[in-house]
Amino acid sequence: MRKGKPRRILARIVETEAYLPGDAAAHSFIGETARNRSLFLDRGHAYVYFCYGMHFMLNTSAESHGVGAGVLFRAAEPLKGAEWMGGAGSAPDKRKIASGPGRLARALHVGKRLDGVDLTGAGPLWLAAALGPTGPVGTSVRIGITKEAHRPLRFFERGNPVVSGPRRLNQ
DNA sequence: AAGAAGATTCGCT
DNA sequence: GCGAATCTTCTTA
Repeated sequence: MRKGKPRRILARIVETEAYLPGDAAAHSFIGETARNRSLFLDRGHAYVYFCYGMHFMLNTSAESHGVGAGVLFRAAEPLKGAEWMGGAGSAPDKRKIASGPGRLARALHVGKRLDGVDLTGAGPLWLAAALGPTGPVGTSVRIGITKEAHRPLRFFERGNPVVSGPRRLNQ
C-alpha cells in the first residue's frame, strides 16, 4: 500500500475479514444501495465505510462486477513512512498505529474520497501481493458483528503483535 | 420526518 | 471492563 501525498508510505496487511455473497453480516446482503455500491464493483476496488460516527473502514471488493462481496482490512504493519501515517503523532507506537480497522484507515489517510477507487493500478492507494514471506495464517470468527457471528472468516498472521482483537482469538 | 443500529476507539474506574 | 462520543444510512410512520 502506498500514498503519494506527503510521502510514500508502505504497510503490510496482517489481519482481514471476509464478507461473502449471501452473508447476512455483509453490507452487500441487502442488495446494492448508494452506500455499498463499491462492494459490487469488480474485485480490487475500495469500499470505504464510515462507522460509529468517527471511523472509516477500508475494504476491497472481492468478486466479479455485480456480485457483492468484500474483504475488510483490520490491521497493517507499518513498513515505511510510519511518521507520515495519520495518528502517528498521538500513537507513535508502531504496534498500535494501524492495528484495528479504524486505526488502519486513519493511518493510511483513507476517507470517503477513496470509495470506489481501483486499488490494483496507479492511484492514491495501491494494493499488491506481499513483498516477502508471510508467517502462518490463523483463522477465527469475525469481530464486532452480530449476524453470522460464528463463521470463521477472519484471517491473521499468527504471532504478529500488530494483529488486533482479544488474544483468545489470535492463536 | 424521526429513530435506531452500526465491521470502533479511547479514557476512566 | 464499561460506557460515551459521534454521524451516516436505512427503516418505518
